[in-house]
Amino acid sequence: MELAEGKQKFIEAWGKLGSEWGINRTMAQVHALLLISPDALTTEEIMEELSISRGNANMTLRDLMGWGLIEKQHKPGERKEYFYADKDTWNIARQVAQERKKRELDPVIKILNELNSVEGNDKDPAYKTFKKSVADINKLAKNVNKTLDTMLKADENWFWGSIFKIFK
Amino acid sequence: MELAEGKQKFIEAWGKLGSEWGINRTMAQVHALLLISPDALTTEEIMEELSISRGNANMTLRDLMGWGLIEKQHKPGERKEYFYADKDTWNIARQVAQERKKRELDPVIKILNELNSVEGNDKDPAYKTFKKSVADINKLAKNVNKTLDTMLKADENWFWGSIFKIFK
DNA sequence: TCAAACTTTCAAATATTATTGAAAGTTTAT
DNA sequence: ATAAACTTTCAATAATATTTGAAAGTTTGA
Repeated sequence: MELAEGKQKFIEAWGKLGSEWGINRTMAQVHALLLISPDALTTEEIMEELSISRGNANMTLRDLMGWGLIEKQHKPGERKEYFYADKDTWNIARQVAQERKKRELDPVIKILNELNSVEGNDKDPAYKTFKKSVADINKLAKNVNKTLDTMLKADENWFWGSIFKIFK
Repeated sequence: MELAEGKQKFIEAWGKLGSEWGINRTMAQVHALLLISPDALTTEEIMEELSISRGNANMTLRDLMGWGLIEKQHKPGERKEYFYADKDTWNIARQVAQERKKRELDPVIKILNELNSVEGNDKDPAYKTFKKSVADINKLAKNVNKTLDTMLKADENWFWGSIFKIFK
């Protein structure tokens, strides 16, 4: 396979995966493009390569910076801004995990805790089932939470090494 | 807090979480409703409770069955179909993990493997960066894949027990 | 066989989300 | 101070996803 074709496929695949995970397709594609690019790229180049508008490129790049996945770079003597992606896959995974935890898991855990204050009659099946489901999900959420916290602090080799030691 | 209010909040929260994860909000809400319901419900009751149309309810219930999260139930002497959700949180997590793995991770791993056949000159930085990124992501994807496979087979207590043993 | 009870389908309508592009804003060099 | 180079904003538009509801389909019992 040619490099050009491979790039296309990679950008496409990353974009699709992103959209399945609630991440805007363009954002995932820009990230893919920067991931496989050895040098930092300008907004202009990104617009060109992916055929997207200036506004879209600008917003997307801003979002990606917000996720901590790319950074601005300035070249001496140039006014243009260049963007480059962190190429360390483990960092990327951690960054994404951290953002999603903050935006999604944490709020859910908060609500689940609030739901502990629901009062009712223990003889009432509706109440009992509600309580049980909330408690069970709470437990699962907290386990996930704890595991993510560990992952966020961990070194890649240690993390997978530990996982596979038990999972064989 | 009153049970009715708690139910509302729970359904809302589950719906929001679902939509952040690329799962249709209604689908997550129907699942939430069935999760906290002690008895199986009819399409009619679900439509009523969530104010959704018959068509929507029908499609959503079909999807949820496709994900293995709910099942049809028939009551003797009745023509109506009742639906009930598996209440075991660990099963739910596994079911979701399995479906998403199948639909999303597996295809990506397939493409990443195809991208190994990209040919190029080792002196070319574009080629080198591409190769490296693809290889790194491939490695991560395979680790995740392996961990999910273990989880899919595992018993809940064993799984978390093992995780926390190493993660303290 | 018929009709009531129930379920499924799907084209059209609605709602949501993403994208464009031109205008406004900013920075820098002279 | 000004103009060129560059970035940001955002209302309008386009694309996508979801929902509706009425019609068609199915099953059951008399």
